[in-house]
Amino acid sequence: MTPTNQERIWQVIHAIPSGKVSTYGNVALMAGLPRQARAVGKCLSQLPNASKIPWHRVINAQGKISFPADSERYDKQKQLLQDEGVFFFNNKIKLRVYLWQGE
DNA sequence: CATTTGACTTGTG
DNA sequence: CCACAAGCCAAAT
Repeated sequence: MTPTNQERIWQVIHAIPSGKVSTYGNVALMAGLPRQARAVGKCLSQLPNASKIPWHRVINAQGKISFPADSERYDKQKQLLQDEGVFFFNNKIKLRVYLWQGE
């Protein structure tokens, strides 16, 4: 079959282990789509509510959530991450510790 | 087909 | 650390 970019992205995100995170750019790269960080974001924006994709494990390159810190989505993602053992330090994630770049 | 948009990234000051 | 600009590229309008 002909896997769409979106499917590759899903697969990569799905491969992110619990307790780890990855950046949009990194996901794009691992999906074989260099410089398509935005496309990754767009995909996630279209994900249904009940999607099984661990979208919360995808953050931006600054180690922060790509939502305004006062939005609902922000809190939601932060909560999910903390539930998996990813803790925040001053609203930022330590990529040094949690960034997942493959096995 | 031209323009805008966006859950991005990196560099500069 | 924060603000702004430029780069980048697919999908939507």
